[in-house]
Amino acid sequence: MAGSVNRVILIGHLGRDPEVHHTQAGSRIVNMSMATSESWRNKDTGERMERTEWHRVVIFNERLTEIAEKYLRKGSKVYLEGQLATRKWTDQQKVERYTTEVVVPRFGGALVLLDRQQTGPGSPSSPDDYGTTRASGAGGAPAGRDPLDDDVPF
Amino acid sequence: MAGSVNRVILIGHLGRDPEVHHTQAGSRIVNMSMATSESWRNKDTGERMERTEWHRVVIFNERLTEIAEKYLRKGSKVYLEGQLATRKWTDQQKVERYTTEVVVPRFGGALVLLDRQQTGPGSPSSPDDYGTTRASGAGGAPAGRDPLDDDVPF
Amino acid sequence: MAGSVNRVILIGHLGRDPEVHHTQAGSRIVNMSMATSESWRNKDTGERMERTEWHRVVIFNERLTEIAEKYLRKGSKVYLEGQLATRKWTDQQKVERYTTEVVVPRFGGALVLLDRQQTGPGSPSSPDDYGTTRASGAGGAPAGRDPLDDDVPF
Amino acid sequence: MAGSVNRVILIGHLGRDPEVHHTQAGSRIVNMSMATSESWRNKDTGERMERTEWHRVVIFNERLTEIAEKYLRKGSKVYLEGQLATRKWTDQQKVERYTTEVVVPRFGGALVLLDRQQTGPGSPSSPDDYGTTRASGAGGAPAGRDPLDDDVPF
DNA sequence: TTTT
DNA sequence: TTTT
Repeated sequence: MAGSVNRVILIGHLGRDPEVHHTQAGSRIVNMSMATSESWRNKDTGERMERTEWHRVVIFNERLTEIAEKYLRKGSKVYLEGQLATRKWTDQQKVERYTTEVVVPRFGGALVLLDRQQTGPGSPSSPDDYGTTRASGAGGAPAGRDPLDDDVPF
Repeated sequence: MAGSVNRVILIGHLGRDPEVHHTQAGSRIVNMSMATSESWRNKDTGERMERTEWHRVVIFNERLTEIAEKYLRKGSKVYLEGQLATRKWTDQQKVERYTTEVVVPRFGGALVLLDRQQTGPGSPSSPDDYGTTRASGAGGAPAGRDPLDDDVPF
Repeated sequence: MAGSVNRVILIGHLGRDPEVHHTQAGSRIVNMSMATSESWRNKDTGERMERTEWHRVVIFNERLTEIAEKYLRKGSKVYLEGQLATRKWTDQQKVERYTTEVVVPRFGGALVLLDRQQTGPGSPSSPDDYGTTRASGAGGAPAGRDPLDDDVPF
Repeated sequence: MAGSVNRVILIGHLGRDPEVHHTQAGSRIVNMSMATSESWRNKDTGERMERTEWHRVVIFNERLTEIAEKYLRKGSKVYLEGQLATRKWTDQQKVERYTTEVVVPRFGGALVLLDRQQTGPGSPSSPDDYGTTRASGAGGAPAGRDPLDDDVPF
């Protein structure tokens, strides 16, 4: 179809550590579970209500998989740009199922860290390395779309 | 959770006429099936590939349900702003299932007609009426967010 | 024109405290200066480059002006949704000038606090008040679009 | 600054043909003037009001400059993703001036044709060529972000 | 004028 | 499963 647009923008927290997988072809794929929630007050009772939405995120963009693996952990707060994709699968009872995911494609999307995540296992081992890598990776403009390694801003 | 954002932006075509439902409380709810697609060329074979994605859309915003009912038909091209919501249901085999939808909430979201849809049943009967209604409804700025009936632009 | 969309999404920091103004009609208007920046590495020299962009923000949305006044300060990190507007003015030399602003309109837009801003003059005086007000205001889903005071999420 | 986002999304019409420029380094740059507008009804008089906003657009993304040059004309309706950038210049009276533009950067942004533009001078000469080129360029998913020449969708 |  |  000509002229389609499919965009998702999320700001939320990771419900658990990102899961890193590797394809046979050698590329890294990251799966994450991300929560957004909205709260409101019940008009009648005045009670505070909250609804949490869980999003399955799959990152194909190589640079962003690297950033996700290095810097994201359970609880991390992130800004994410991706697109909707629903895939079909068959469960153990041979029933067809559908799962909708927010996909960050190989060429596109964005991922921005919105907090200072405490370093943990798998985090950069030295402050210097950490700082440098962050600066050129997650710490700049939205990774994956911007000319971080170029010499012009646009 | 504080500081969440959950946004979806789609431009695509309706796969069928919108379905209009009414709640017991009297509000109108519109369900739509919307397709987006992307195309690319296979590097090796040079073959043109295409992948179509289908989105379940649910509109709660009253003004936008009205516009959808009046002006949208199978094939209509629209711009839509909503949010992701996954709901759980139980199928006839008592198996828990999940369906993800793009929800246009009661207060928020947007819907913009991107084509001049052929008039059909339920459409305005005269060109003049059609033009006027479109102008004050779907044909202006994104309905549902903008002060179409106010006297200031912002 | 039928079918327009005009959206701006920013995540950045305030360069100074928000300025609060009041119209003759009694509504509050907030002006803010917001910085976004992107960084990249010069390919030849390996030098780290950075470009900061300054955005003039004007908030008309009543609830968001209240949140901005109460919780935002110089240095605050925020997510903001608005629209572009360029206004014409005449300087002291009678020369016509144009200024482009990011406007958060009366009915629409969004503002989300992304940090815990240190409380300062004008901030809520007690933790309890602070927490409660935040929870029902800036601390929920994007303020200004969501049914924070309703009893249904959508 | 770490963690910035600067995004603009527009749907509107071109006020005139795109202007194509070439840098000394040989890259193509396209300048466009794009209108969005919103309409509303004056509460008191019932009068229909309309406000048109003009946006200066500058495209650096090579593929998108090519599409803009080939397919866009005065009146074309487009979906555009870019970022805000304000540049300083000095007028003939030596007065410093600022102009804000919507920039589609070299690596990023998107441009989608939303109408079938009448072919004109500079357009593809045959329907076949036109169709094919459109299909692989502007007519697919948002150009500039998607793997149009790859063999996987994500 | 922010921030890292 | 996150967060406030």
